[in-house]
Amino acid sequence: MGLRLHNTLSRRSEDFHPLEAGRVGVYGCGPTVYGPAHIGNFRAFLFYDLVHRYLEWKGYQVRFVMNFTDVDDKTIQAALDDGVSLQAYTDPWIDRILEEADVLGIRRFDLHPRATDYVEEMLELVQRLLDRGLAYTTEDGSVFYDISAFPAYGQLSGRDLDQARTGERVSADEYGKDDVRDFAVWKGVKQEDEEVGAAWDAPWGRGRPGWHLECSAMALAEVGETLDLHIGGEDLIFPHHEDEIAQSEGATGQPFARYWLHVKHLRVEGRKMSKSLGNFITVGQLLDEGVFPAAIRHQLLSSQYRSELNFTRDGLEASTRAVKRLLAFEDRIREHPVAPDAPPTSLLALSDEATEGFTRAMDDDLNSAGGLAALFVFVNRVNAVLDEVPALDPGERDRAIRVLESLDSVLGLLEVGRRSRIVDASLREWVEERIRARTSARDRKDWGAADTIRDELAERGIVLEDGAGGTRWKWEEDAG
RNA sequence: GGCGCCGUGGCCAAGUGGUAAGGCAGAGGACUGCAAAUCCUCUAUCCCCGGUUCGAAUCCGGGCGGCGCCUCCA
Repeated sequence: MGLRLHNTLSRRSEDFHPLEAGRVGVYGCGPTVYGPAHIGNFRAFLFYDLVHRYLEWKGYQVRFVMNFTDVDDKTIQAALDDGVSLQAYTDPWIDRILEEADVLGIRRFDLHPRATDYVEEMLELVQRLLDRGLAYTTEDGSVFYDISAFPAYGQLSGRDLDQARTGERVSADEYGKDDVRDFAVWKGVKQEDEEVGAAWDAPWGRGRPGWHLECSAMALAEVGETLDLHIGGEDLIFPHHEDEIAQSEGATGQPFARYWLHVKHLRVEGRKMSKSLGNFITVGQLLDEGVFPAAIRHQLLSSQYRSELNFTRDGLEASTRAVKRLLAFEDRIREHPVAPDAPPTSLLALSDEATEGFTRAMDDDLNSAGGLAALFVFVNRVNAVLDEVPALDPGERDRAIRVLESLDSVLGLLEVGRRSRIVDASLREWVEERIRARTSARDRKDWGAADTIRDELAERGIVLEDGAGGTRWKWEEDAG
């Protein structure tokens, strides 16, 4: 059984088959870079990362693009407030978001285009819409998409156009639209736009691109006329994605995206979070507080992407413990003795079961919670085996390690968790010398001396664990 | 008002017709000089009511409760 995805277009789970066998083109809507990205943004990015990793794990050749929206009302306003150019304002935010993504183990996608680098493509797109009679210009140099000319409008969000409320809270006449539901593909220039360098010449008048147009242009240019997958937050279904469809299909005559995936919003400590409410927490804040990056990753993956996720401090602690357990397990199996004549165990069967269970869960609309469960079942079972046998067959052990690595190449928990354990060589030598001294004290049953050394190490945040194979040490914050 | 989602043990979270995965926390036990780590065992009938069915957490109806989108937003 293969991958099935819940397609927003049909509101059902469908078998996933890319247009071209073996190759997948994906476009994920990135953030508007007018400030730090919050944890909610990262739920989405981390989901993109999961899609990216899982598709590759399944053997697809993936082309994955996630944009940055660096020109819109908010970025312009923010640049204006700071008295700098648009680019000078947005650059640092883009860098910061990428850095935080790195910390969480979100692998870079194939391309991270920024809207302002695609103005040429946008101009072409607008021209095509005008040529096809799908858009009209207004006196101030704006261009609007004529929704009445695109009958399929509303198919993604499932809304009845005639029912749409008109007028209220929308500055309908701001740019001189024919119909309030029409949306801007190009906005006539304003003084503020010029001040921050957010204005470009166009045949129909100087101005700047509309938000929805940006994504259409980047997706068409960098992924192709028909995307296999288009991903975004649930809030983007309407109007953003609806408008992208209208523009893209209006211009190309081809289906824009075959499968649409939408990530549910998360909550923080039980409350809704949004930029406009100002109660967002950022990854930077969490890291400053000493939160284990892998724990953030774990919590964000601990529920399926279409279900609500409540991001909490308690949850973070639970996730920290869970990840540490995984790290301890990895150490344990890697260090477990092997012997050529070791009797066979159930490791091979357990390895197969883990891979099957993981695949079953992930194939079912990317159920990362189920995937995680499959991994932990594996941990429990293998631990039990390691308790039983003093030595493993080398082939069996390697197989189990490979499965662990394989599942983690998608989940990324060990990958991120391991990073916080890097130590320099001289420190390692000193610690190991102290451990040897303690071991000889213990051999003499000089418990006083042994405990003194343990305390000495503890003062430096190092925790010792005595096991059958000798004494191991860890950083206190990494210990269980 | 329109469209939609959810309600599983103390907390988090899978499971969509065949008798409840997993994580965290808790209890008891094994191991240990002490400890840590690890392992073993234990703790749920799935918001309520009614219906369909041999059989439902899973389907249908009603109720109660939480939430999202409809406007910039992942």
